[in-house]
Amino acid sequence: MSYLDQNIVAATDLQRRNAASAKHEAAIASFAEFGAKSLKFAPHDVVYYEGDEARRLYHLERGTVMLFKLLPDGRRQVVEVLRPGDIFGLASSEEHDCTAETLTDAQVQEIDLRHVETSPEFQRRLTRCLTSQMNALHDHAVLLGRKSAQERVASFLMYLVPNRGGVGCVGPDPERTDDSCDIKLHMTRQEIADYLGLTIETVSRVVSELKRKGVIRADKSDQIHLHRVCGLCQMTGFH
Amino acid sequence: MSYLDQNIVAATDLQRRNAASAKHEAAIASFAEFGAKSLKFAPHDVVYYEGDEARRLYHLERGTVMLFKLLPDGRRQVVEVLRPGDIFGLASSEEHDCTAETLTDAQVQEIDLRHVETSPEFQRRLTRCLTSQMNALHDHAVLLGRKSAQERVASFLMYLVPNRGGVGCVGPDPERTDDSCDIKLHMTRQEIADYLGLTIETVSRVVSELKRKGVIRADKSDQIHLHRVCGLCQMTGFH
DNA sequence: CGACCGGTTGAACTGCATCAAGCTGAGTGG
DNA sequence: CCACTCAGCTTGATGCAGTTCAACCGGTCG
Repeated sequence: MSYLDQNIVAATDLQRRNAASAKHEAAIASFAEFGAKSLKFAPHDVVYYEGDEARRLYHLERGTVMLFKLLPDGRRQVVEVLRPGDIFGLASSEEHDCTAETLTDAQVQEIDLRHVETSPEFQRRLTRCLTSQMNALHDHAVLLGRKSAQERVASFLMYLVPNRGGVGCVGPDPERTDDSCDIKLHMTRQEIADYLGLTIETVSRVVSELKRKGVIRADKSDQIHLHRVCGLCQMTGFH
Repeated sequence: MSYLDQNIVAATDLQRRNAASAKHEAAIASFAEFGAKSLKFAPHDVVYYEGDEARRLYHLERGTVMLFKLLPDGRRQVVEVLRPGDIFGLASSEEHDCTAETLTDAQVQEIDLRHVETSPEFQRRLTRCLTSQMNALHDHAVLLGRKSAQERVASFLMYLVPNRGGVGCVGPDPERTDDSCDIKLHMTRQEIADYLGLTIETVSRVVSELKRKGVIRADKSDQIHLHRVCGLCQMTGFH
């Protein structure tokens, strides 16, 4: 069965499923003040499916989660890649508009929607979180709408470098003599392609091209060494 | 001076300017409880520029506003098209991440950021508003990342039909015998192109193609009659 | 050992961008 | 009232970045 065929099955199957609920474990702190319950997920577990009833909020404590949407013919777009601290699962209708799937082992707190209504402190945290997610979505719209394949891949890699990338990139840390960095992708080529609005082959070709140019070295296919972060940053389209 | 050249000037000029503040007028109700001040704008006025200090929130009462970002070489991406009821101007850093420009005459309420911190009622409205904007951004990411030019234009036109388009499109109103509709774009071909991640020529060609197929009729270039809304909806990629 | 999955690479194709020319209609001025 | 202009739009011809199709490679697992 081809990749697209698999997604078609997934797309038509969305309505019927109802995820999460299964894999919880002991409760931990952080949003405990809101009666949050902590769940653990393995890589590629689904937290909820697009179309599931939206009853709870989720706070990502550890690991990485992606949100994606499917078109009925199987085309997929990963719309967000979330990191620890992000909140997800808030829906404007009764249903989730995306599927949420883990990329790595992940720990997620489940928060009762009631707190959205009642706790001003929680509201403030939520607003801050939503705002920064909106900013990320704006940047991503620029990437998807206006950047070349090479710029997309470069931007994606920079996104994984702590405190770098983006418009306001400060340049290399003056404290350090070299400007190299090791990053772990935690995503397959397919997931990267679906995030960047490209095909798997194009992602692969651009990565190979970057290796050939000596900008990066790929130790394992999801473990990449950036020789000069600033050099890569120059390729994002932001400079 | 070419279009891109103009944008380059705009892009490099962003930091220096500081918009809004000039064109206010009498205060009106709606968010008046939060001490909001009502401003009036003409088409293509700028409410704030990307990089301006983010001090206030804005509530769109009447008209249409777009948010866009520029790359330093002049490429532009319109990231959101806002409608009455939407709130904009909330920033996760000290600066606005987009430029906000009116498409039509518009009336905008300026709200003090203090209310974000203090009023739970305001917080609730804000959360609801941000959530639905996030959903729109998710849909737009799918459009930009995965849809063909024709699907983009069809989706865009459907977006302008009240209560239609999107995944959960209910189909034609059973009360009505015909399924036609008149819409006004309020955007130039350039703005549409920058919103859909296409070029002006491609937008023009797709619109002409839709005319040739008899799906639409363009009375004036920004005034379009949809013969069968459902037929157009079939071309969005959602069905 | 073979099957399989994720990734890479090559060759050919194509949808959209680019470049260039012409059209249309609103505004301006003689 | 018509000629001129200019901005926004359309249309055609050509080019190319990225997709598609297909073969192959290397690691892992039963």
